[in-house]
Amino acid sequence: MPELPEVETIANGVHERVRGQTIQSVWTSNKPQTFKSSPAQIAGTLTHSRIDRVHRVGKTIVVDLSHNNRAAQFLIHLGMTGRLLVSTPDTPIPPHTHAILTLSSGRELRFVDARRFGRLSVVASANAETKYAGPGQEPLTIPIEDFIALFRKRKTPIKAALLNQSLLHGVGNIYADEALFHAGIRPLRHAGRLTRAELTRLRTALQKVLTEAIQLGGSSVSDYVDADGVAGFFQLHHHVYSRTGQPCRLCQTPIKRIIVGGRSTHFCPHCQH
DNA sequence: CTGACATCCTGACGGC
DNA sequence: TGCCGTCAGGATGTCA
Repeated sequence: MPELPEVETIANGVHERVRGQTIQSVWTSNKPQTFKSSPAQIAGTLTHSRIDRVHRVGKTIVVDLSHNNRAAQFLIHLGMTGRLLVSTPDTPIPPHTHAILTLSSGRELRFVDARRFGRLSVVASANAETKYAGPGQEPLTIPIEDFIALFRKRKTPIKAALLNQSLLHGVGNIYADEALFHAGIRPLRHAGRLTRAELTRLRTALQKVLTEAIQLGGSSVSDYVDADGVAGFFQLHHHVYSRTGQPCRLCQTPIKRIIVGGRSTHFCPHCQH
């Protein structure tokens, strides 16, 4: 399940492989839910455009395009199971392929998404970022005072607040749990009641887990985009996520699992307060 | 406006 | 062994 580090790694890997290439043709599946812009709109915008850059905003992969001095952007949200593959045309097309972009290099950029929570769309304007970035802030660069202000007066559990993309971009279930563990904060604590010291620890912990995950992912980009998806990211040494009942790596207390904001949530009852 | 909750979708997994 | 039910989750929409 791609969160900020995975999306960043994928965007960087795809960038290196497709930058400067021209999209020669576009095929799309006919599954409506996948396409936030119509398939015709996407094909129209992409065909004959040159790929200038692939990067990440929040959990969205942004492909900067240009064609006859006009700029546009192709937006890819991977959802849970979305994958971007750079393949040669003779590579068998995997099940659940929803888009294939034929590139001038002869290779193909394929979007594959079994569970279909992913979304594809195009935007056409220079200041498009405001349209898709949303109000949330980037967790890796947010200043401490802004971070503290985000949670002021919030009655929701801090875990739910971390997952709220209109507050912070890119934090998903895994890194929310891991960051709370490293900050020593229980996921059900009311966001608005956390102290400055706790929020300071939380920001540091969040940046630490995200940065480390990006570094781990960086070594397996090639596996991810060329072959079968998930290799690499799950080598992550989680402390709490998906470790229900297993001993805490610090104190041996069994990790507990509860539901917060409709999401499974893992924490150490001894290390987190 | 804020927060809680259902919804989408299919593969993986556990139980019988 | 094999079938069936349950669960996972990001974003969105609905409702209180």
